Amino acid sequence: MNQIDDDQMVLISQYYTGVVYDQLLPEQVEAKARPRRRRKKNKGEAGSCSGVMRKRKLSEQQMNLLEQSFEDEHKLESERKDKLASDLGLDPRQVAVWFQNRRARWKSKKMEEEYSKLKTQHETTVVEKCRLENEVLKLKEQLCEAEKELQSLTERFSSKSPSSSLSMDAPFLGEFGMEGLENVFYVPENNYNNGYDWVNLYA
DNA sequence: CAACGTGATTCCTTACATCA
DNA sequence: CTGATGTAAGGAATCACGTT
Repeated sequence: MNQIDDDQMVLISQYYTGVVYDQLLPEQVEAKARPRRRRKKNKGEAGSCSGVMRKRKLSEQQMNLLEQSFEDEHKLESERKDKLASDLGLDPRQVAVWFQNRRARWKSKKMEEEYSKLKTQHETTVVEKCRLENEVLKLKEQLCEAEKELQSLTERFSSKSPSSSLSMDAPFLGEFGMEGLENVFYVPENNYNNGYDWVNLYA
């Protein structure tokens, strides 16, 4: 786990959702579900009886250096931690905590960004799907019109000269004659039967 | 007073070292 | 070599304080 790059860390955590905990023993699952112990409020001054120091806001200079260091590298090796701590006049533990929080918040920000990017992509895709479905509908209408026209032409020819062969009156049909007509305008039955699906997306 | 930002804590897992 | 145990580090969840 310690060797994973920061960028990978973000996404890998998603892949393992449910995997690790699914493999826990029953007692481990129980431990996982156990409510966390509540911390006592520490309204008192620094260094109270529990040894908890009063929360300190870091100075702007300290923040800048920490941010700069975080940009360089999200992971914090102990050597770098000690150096940073001494440069900043902080406890190494504070530096470690700061990095931990920073990584967590960086990750959640990344997740939010990724979510909104995917959302935009999804919306674009839905619009495009809608456009394509409309196009299919229009093409089907055109096809229908063409079939009607062909039908009327065919009827006109056959009523004019009932005894004559089609190859004479309708040379454009070539060697297929009337039997070929269905194949020329063949449209698979189940190819498209839910042209208005997209309407339901917004219902 | 509520919402928010953030330092700190707790619990848990994982990696690694040591030992019998 | 192998399994048990201890330890350090880090992630996730949460708390709680200070600020807006």
